[in-house]
Amino acid sequence: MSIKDEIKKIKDNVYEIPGSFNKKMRASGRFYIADEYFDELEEGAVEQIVNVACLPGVQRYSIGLPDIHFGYGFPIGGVAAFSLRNGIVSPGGVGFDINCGVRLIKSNLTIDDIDGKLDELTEKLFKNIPSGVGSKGKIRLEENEINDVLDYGAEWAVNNGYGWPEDLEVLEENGRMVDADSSIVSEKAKKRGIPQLGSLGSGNHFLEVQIVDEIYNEEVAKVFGLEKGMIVVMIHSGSRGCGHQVCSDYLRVMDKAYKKYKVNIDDRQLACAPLDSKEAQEYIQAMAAAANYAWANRQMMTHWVRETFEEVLGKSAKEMEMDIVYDVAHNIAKMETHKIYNREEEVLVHRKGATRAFGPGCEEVPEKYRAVGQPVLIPGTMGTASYILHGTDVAMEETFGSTAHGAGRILSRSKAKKDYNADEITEDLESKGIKIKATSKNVIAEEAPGAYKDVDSVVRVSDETGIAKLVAKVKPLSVCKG
DNA sequence: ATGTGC
Repeated sequence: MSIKDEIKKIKDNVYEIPGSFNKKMRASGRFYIADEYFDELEEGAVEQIVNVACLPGVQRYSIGLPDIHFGYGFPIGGVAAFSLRNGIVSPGGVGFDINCGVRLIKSNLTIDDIDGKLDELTEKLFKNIPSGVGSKGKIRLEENEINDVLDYGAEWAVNNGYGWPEDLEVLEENGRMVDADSSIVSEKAKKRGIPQLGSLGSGNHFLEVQIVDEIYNEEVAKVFGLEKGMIVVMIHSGSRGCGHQVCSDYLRVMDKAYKKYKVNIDDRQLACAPLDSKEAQEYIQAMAAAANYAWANRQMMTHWVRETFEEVLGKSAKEMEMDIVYDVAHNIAKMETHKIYNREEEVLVHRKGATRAFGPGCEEVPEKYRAVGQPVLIPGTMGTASYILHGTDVAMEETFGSTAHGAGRILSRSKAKKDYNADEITEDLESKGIKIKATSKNVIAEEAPGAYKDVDSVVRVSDETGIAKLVAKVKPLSVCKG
C-alpha cells in the first residue's frame, strides 16, 4: 500500500499522516503543500516525515513545509522538536550546510540612484565578494583566530571592523550561539574554515542587488523599513567547508552513538544520540560553532557590500542607510520554549531547510519588530523573485514557529545540467534586464529556475495557511553566483 | 551544500 493513500487532507494545503500509519510512530506527520503539488510530492520525502516521527521524544508533529523534498535522513523543508527529557539530536536534522541562511540589507537608494552604474556595481561586488566551490576569502586569519570566529560569530566580525555594532541587534541569535565551543571542533573543520571565511560559496548561494517590487502589508513593511522601489541586497550563504566538515565529523560520531545507546532508527542517515549523552552535547556545541562561522561569514560579506556601494556611488554606507533588515538561519537546531499540549516546555527544535517564523510578542524577536513578528526571508531561485514575510501566532501554534526556506529543488543537479544550457539561461535573464555573474557555467545550468518548484506557490501556501504572512516581494536586478 | 565519491 502506498504511503500517500494513508494521508488525510486536514484543510486546503495541509495534510496529515496519522500516527496509526505505523506502530513505531510516536507522533503524527503534518505537512503543508500546495494542493496542486500534492501529486508530485516524492513518496521518499513523505517516508522521511514518518521516519522522523518514529524518533524518541519527538513532540506533537513531524512537520513538512511547502518546499519539502527528499534529503539526507530528514527531509529538506522539515521541522521536528524533541523533548529534553527523552529526545535526541541528529546531524541529519540540521543538514550539511550548518546555518546556511539569508540576510537582507536595505538602503535609501532608488533605481535612479544606480542608473547607469548597475553593471559596475555588479562587477565590483563579484570581485569583492569571493565565490565559487573552494573559494577563499581575501583575509588572512591567524591560526588561533578561527577559535574566536567559532566562539563569537558575527560579534567577532563586528569587533574586527566588519560592520556596525547595531548590526548584531537584527541577526537571529544576535549572530552568536552562546553554546558554541571551538575547542571540540575538529582541526580538519578549522583547517577548511580558515581560508574560506568571507566567501559566498556555490550551488544555490547568491548575492543579489534587488528592488522592492511589491508591498503586501504596508504597516509591517514600514516596521521593517521597506518601501516600494527601494534598492536592497540579499546574501544567501552558509558555513562553507567548515560546517560541512562538522556535519561529517558528527555523522560518524552519531553512527556509533545510536548503536551504543540502542536508539531504534528506520534509516541509518537518522543517526542520533540521546540529548543527555556526551555525544549529543558535543554535537550541539560544535554545530553552534559552525553556525557562528556562518554568521561571521555573512557579516564580513555585508561589510564588503557596503564598501562596494561606497566605492561605486561615492557616498558612505551610513548616508545610504544600508542597515541590515534581518538575518535568518535555514539549517539549525536550537533549544526553544514551545507550547506542547497547553504546557510551555523547552524542546530542541531541528529546522532543516526551514525558517524560524516567530510571531508577535516573542522575546527572541528584536524589539523594533516585536509587535509584528520577526522578518522571514525566503529566497527564490536564480533570477526569480524573493519574499519577505513576518512570523505569526499560527506558526507558534502549528509549526514550532517555522515556515519554508525557499523554492525547493525538483530536478537533481545532474538532471538540471542535462536539461538546461547556461548560455540560454543567461540570455533569458538578460532579456528580463537581469545581469548575472557566475564563477562557472555549470552552476548556472544546475541552478536553472526550472530545476526548482515555483517559489511563488511556496510563499502563497505559507501565507494562506498563516504560518508566515506576506509583507513584500523583491526582484533581482543583478545576481552574483559561485 | 561540499576539497561535487572514500
